[in-house]
Amino acid sequence: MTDTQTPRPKRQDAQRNRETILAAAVATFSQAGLDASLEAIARQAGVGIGTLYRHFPTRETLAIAAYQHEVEQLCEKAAELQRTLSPDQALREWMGRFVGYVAAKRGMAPILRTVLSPEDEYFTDLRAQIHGALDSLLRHAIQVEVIRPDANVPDVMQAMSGVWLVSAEREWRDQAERLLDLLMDGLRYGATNQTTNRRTL
Amino acid sequence: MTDTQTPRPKRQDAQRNRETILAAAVATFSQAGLDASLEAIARQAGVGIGTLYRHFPTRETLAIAAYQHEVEQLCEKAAELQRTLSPDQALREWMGRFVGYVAAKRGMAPILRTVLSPEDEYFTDLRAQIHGALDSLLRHAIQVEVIRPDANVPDVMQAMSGVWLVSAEREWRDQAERLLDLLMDGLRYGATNQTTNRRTL
DNA sequence: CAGATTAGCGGAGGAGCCTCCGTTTTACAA
DNA sequence: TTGTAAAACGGAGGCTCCTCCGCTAATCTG
Repeated sequence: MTDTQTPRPKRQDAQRNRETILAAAVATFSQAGLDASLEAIARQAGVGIGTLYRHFPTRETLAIAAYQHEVEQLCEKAAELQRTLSPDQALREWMGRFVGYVAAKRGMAPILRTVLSPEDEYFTDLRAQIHGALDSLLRHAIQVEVIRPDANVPDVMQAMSGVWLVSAEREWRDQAERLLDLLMDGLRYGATNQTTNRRTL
Repeated sequence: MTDTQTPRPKRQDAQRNRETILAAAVATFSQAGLDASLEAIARQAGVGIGTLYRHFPTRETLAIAAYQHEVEQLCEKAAELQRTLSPDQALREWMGRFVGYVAAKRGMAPILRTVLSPEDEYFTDLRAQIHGALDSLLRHAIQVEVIRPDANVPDVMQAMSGVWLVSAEREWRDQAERLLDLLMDGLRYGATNQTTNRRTL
């Protein structure tokens, strides 16, 4: 029971291929965006398209595998922000960074949408990680009563995905910031200690 | 200058084809969802795929043409709600209906996303119509000071599209309602007359 | 080391998207 | 009516997605 180790180590060629594909994916995605042709990636990796699909059954799995590290870093950032900022500032700042990150990767929005959908069994771990980061931020802010006590992770997450939809447009930055502020105010509404850092109004 | 009439009436076969395609589209979309195969629609209409694309250059144009009437009705509903409800209730109710409508049409969300994007020249009219409806609702609510004075159409529209993203999921209704309430509270935040009809909290 | 057992490979193939362009049809004029 | 230019047609073709399955070769067993 203790060994999560021996469910047969993968065959070496498989392991090798997986890494070749991943490398090709990172290269291609960063150059052509996340909607690049998967066949092109397979070609560049020198494997058949079937092989690519066996390793990464959907575009999302491949994209996330390519960027997993960065998303993890984003989650870790939450803890750091909590140490250095007030609870509501930390929350606002983290959301801003998350949205900014998604915006920076052209095509990331729909992929993250799939990843975050609770329907999909495949991404449970990653989802839990993101969930954890946001949960911690929300709890702190609720504890000091700067946001409403019924704020919850799924709703805020969903609201955030609404925000990064906008990031496809030119001139998105301002609107995205306004929307995040609007969201923050929605979260603050009814809280005991109403502190605001809104720019508008 | 007065005659908007004579920029050459379309050829009859073209007119006929347009209508045949539209009928096939309504039938197919309502049965298979808005992501149905366009080639299937062309086939069902008995025209070549080229003909379909000439009449409706994108999936969005076809889908909107098929549902234009219903969207217009939705916009007209805004005026009616304004007569029968208080300004904030009217706003909230209209948003709820809009989201509900989008949710009812599987696949409508991404299409409306394109339609509402200011980038696209094609849908200027329809966009103006929706914009007008929402604008009226917001103005009234601002006037009686139940929502913040800096609330604006593009932001609220964008926030709404965030909400109807959720409608793809099962059990979306509750979350959608919560998100709309959250949005309403964000809009109320800082308003002079704070009236709430939140269910939670 | 030979033989058997699979995990893994890879590409053919069906389906859809969209464009391009040679052919057909229509409307209008002579 | 007949001729003709322009409008409209339609499908072939290039591309991508994704699945399926016969083949290959890595690993295991005796």
